[in-house]
Amino acid sequence: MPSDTIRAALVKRLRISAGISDEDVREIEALPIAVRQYPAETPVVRDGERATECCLIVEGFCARSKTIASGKRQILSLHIAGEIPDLMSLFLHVMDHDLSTLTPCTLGFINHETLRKLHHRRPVVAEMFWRDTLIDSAMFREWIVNVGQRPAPARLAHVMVELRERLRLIGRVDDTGFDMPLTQEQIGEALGITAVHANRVIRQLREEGIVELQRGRVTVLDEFRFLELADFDHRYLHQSPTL
Amino acid sequence: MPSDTIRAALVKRLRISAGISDEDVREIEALPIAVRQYPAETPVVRDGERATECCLIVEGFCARSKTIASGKRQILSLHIAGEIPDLMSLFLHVMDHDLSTLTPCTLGFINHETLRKLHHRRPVVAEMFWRDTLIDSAMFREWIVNVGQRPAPARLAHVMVELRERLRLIGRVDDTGFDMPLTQEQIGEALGITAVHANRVIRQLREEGIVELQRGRVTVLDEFRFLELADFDHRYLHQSPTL
DNA sequence: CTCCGGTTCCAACAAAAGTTAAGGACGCCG
DNA sequence: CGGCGTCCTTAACTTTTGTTGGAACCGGAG
Repeated sequence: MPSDTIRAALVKRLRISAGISDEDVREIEALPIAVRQYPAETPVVRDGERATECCLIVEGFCARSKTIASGKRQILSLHIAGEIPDLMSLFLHVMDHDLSTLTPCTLGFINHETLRKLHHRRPVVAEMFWRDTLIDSAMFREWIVNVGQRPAPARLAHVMVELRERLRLIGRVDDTGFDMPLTQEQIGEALGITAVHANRVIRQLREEGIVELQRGRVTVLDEFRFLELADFDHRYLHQSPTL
Repeated sequence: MPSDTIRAALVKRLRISAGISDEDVREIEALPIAVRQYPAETPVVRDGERATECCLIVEGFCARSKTIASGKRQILSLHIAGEIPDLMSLFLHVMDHDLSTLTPCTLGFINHETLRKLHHRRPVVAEMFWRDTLIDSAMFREWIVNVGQRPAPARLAHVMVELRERLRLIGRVDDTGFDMPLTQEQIGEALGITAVHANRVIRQLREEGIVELQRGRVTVLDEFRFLELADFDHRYLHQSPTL
């Protein structure tokens, strides 16, 4: 796989949301990345492991999650092409959660040492990555609000809108909709509800003519009511370097 | 107020959790900090504001929160002396949440420009602060799990244990207990439940002889069952620089 | 093509949490 | 000292969500 294909979504995203310079792009293009294929539903890094490299999603969907003593699992975030979900492992060496694939994925691995050297060579790039982890953090905050305060239908709508915004940035939304390849079990784990209730909520939104979710694809039926229900304020995604 | 008193808790915390060097400590001691007093229940920085300084808690309790369209509020984290809750505003210029006092507070304000200069002068300090924002992020992840998956009594116990661990680090826990100066309304907002239900849960834990919460002070009655209920794994606090 | 496992879907019932309403404790201030 | 406001406390009732169990659907492997 050619180098620019591997980095395409990453560079596209950084250009928009971090205001990256051409020189910085060249540094990122020069980064050695080891590409590996992963099947669906496979752990990439596990809670408790000591990571020595970061994982760039080239293609596919991943999720971060934690499992509590009772065995219940909470999905913390969804991740798409161009993102580096475990950038935090650079400084928080022991993982405090799992990173796993949802769909078959193409993943690129970048050595920690390589990144650390790049940071010392170009502090501006370090700050850009720092900013990236801060946006990550902002998304966690919104996820807390979603799970803590919104009724289940609004939770689902909110996660859908967030995913759509991020997919749009890398050109993965068309007018028929966008991919959201989660099982109802996983949707439940993301929203903090059971799979049965997730099913109820999905049905309800379909019956009310708001949004349709079928075989991992989302089709919005009534854009206005969809947005209203989601109660979405795009600011927390910080998709502009001046924000 | 003498400079070392202002920075005492910060330095104490960084020494333990970030492995800071004496030279770095001197840099931090040299940082100009503007100290101001705040009454209880007062906003420090508001959602949507553009921050130009960071806030160091010298004394007192603060909380970060977000309010959704329906008017419901979710508390995202609690903060104690020695912490800089809005360090993220250095790179995410527009606030995406509120920071406010819970009790009367002594707060120190450090200019963004000052911090940025320090970062360029001493990249190691920048990395230390980066790590600090990453620990913040790890705490948000655990908060998501708490609100998303645990039953209400376990949620309360978990928040209590987390707070106790952090207070212990700065020497604010004795054998009679520790302070947790939240109203039941605020506890509800932290746990994603109503104040009425928060009251039920507090009573239940008291009646079961697990933990007592009275006038902002926590007394553990049965340490073993308390920890078991909380399902607490201290790893996510990353309180050691090698982790 | 058929079987099989994993989803999706659904209904009935149970448990947890939200809502409303109201009395009581406590501290502050005039 | 008394009144007022905030918080705590509790009960009764409603709504949401969880649990259990089972049927229908779908796609891939043999």
